[in-house]
Amino acid sequence: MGRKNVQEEKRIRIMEALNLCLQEKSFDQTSIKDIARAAEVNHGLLHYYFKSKEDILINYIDFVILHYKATFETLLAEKAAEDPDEKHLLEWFFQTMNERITLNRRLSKVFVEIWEIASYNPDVREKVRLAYREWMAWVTGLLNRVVRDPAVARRIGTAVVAFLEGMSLFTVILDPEELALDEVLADFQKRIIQML
Amino acid sequence: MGRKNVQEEKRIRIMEALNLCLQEKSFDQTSIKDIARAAEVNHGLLHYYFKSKEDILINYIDFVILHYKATFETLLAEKAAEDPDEKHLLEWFFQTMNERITLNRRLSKVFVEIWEIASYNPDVREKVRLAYREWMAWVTGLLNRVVRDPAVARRIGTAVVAFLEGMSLFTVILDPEELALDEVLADFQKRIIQML
Amino acid sequence: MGRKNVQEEKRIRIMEALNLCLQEKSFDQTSIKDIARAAEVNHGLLHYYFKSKEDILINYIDFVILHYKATFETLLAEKAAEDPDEKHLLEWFFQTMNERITLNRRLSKVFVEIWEIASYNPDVREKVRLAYREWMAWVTGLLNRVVRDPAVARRIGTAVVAFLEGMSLFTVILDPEELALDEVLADFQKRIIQML
Amino acid sequence: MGRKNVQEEKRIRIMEALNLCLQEKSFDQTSIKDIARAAEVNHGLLHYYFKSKEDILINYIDFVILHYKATFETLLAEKAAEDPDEKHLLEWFFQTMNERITLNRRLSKVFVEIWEIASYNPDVREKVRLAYREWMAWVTGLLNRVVRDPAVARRIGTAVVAFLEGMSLFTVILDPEELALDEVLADFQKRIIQML
DNA sequence: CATGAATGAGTTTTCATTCAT
DNA sequence: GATGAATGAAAACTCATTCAT
Repeated sequence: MGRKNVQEEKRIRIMEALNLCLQEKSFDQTSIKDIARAAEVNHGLLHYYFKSKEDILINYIDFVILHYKATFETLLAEKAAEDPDEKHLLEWFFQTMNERITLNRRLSKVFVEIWEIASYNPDVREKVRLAYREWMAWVTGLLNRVVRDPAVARRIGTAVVAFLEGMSLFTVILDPEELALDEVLADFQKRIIQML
Repeated sequence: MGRKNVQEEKRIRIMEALNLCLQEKSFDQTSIKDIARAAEVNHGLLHYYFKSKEDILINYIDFVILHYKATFETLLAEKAAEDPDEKHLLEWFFQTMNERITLNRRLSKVFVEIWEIASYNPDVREKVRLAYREWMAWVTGLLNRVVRDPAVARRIGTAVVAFLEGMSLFTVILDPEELALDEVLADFQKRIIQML
Repeated sequence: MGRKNVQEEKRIRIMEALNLCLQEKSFDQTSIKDIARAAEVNHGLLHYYFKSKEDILINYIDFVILHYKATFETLLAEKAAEDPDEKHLLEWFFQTMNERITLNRRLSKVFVEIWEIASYNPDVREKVRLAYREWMAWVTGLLNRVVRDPAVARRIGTAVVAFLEGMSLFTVILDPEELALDEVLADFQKRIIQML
Repeated sequence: MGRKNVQEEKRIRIMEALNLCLQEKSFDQTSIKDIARAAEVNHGLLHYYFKSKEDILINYIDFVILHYKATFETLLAEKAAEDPDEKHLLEWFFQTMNERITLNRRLSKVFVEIWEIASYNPDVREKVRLAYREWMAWVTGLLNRVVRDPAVARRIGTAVVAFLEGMSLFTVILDPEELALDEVLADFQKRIIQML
């Protein structure tokens, strides 16, 4: 492996360390030393690989979005190989989202943090915006196969994503057991599919 | 006016100052002096009225939840005076929520911040949990008048609130114009009412 | 009772409050509000009766020295009424010192605090110096009745007071039980009397 | 020299800076910045080497006790090389104590400060307690060579240490010249040795 | 006299960042 | 590329003191 790869590997290790830290504390409350400790790397090095704490954050946002997309695309590719029909694909989509993402507390926690950062930081907001745009475009594309009107598909797609994000939030701050969030998701999925 | 009122008035002024500050920066990035400046009071005074920055936060959370509830209850009382039928009430509910809350960027921004704080702070989380419980109970109650099965009403209620929170998030971090969030809300409202 | 007496009474109450506070914390760590709370008096009033925290301290030092002297003089007057012989008086002196002062942990604690303050504050040091001068003169006077050489009496007097202050310190910071300080005092007393 | 040594050297420099500061002000009135200034290091560094002001204090107490013991042990070792008889050793002990410790105003000032801190701080008190226990055990051991009864030796040992601490106090807060403290010490020494 | 709100200087502490080794 | 000592700005918090009521 070349130099570049060693560098890249260490950068990833730092990103993963931050990911770990964000399970415990907000980004603001996480210090450079916290991240360094989690990455088992000298804290001075973080300034060698990233020019500031802000820079770590920016790279982390990209890292998360990329990781999230990669995960999703991998799952999708596996599914596509089965050449499923529309209805099947939609069902699969919901189920996968629920299990892997919406009900994944660790992931959802990171999203809540990113939302908050995006709400104050224009650069982060722009990145997040693009990710949601892609994400919604994909969902809308899926719905377009079933729904005639593309405007309707777009609206339902947006609504579905909003609903999923809301559920993600609930996974983090409410009691998923008490609310039976899995049932709510399953029920909603059925209704949406019927509705189309 | 007695001393108690002066105290209470000043405490409210501080809460409102924090509210203002949260439009610009996160709570962590907002300093005691920032809040004091916004409230046009001496920073030492904040420690006279509140025992710590954490204490300001805790009181603020209560303040926001209370304010939000009061606003909603006032609107509801006005509506109730008209003695509307079920369908009418539901329509009114959605429309009011959308205009006053979901599409209110200032308010939504505060909510995103509170979600994030709740995701790391157990005390805040508990307060937020109770607020959502009440809120969902109310929506579920409304649906129960139209839906037979109470379990179904609870699930739809939860889903509706999740959807609205997701839309609230989008109001803050996405481009409401581009996404035509008002149309998405209107469409969703129609579909839900039809579905019932 | 006239105005002056009411004022004086309150000043004394404040002095006693400080005395109480010094059982818990050092003077530096005791706030004006702590003293006010202990005196059950509004903290603003402390600045009416005393011009600063420093001023409270200066007055307190006088108060303690005076109180200590008054206590001692009362005890002495009682004893003098019995018209005791020299040996008897010496024995009484030691015993009284031990019981009332040296082994009195509350009092000793205050003395340790005053010593420390005196070691940094010249005004307090001067007051303390005068008190010790008087105190040693009295002990020396007592010894002069038994010892021929006045220089010797002075030296022994100084040594006796030093010893008692050392024992006072031990009462506060060491374990009086473990060290059997009362036995040490009794033994020392016997030896001194024999020596003379 | 390795890093460990640099660290240790700097820690010692900070301890000595505090020692210097305590000649002027009490520990409470000495700020972290005062200590940093005296040590000619950046104030932030004090928090790199010590986790809090309290931690500096705790380490300082150990430092003083250790230093004091080391000084004493060095002197003792030198003396022991001469293989002195009991009487000679006792005389030497008193003289050395007087010159090096009891009449050393700088050292005594620090002791008065430590006594006061110990009187309010249980952790410091425990450290001081142990130091006095060792110290008294050593004096008692010395006396045991001359006195038959070990209980008597213990009592005299305690009394001697109390006396010396009292004299130490006088060195700080009274006028050593006026009181001729050196004479008092010399006289006392003679009498104790005669008494045995 | 009494009250308690208000002020502002000063303190400890944290931490991103730099840089010599 | 590492390391960790050093820096300094900024934060939360405390508190003696003042003063209008």
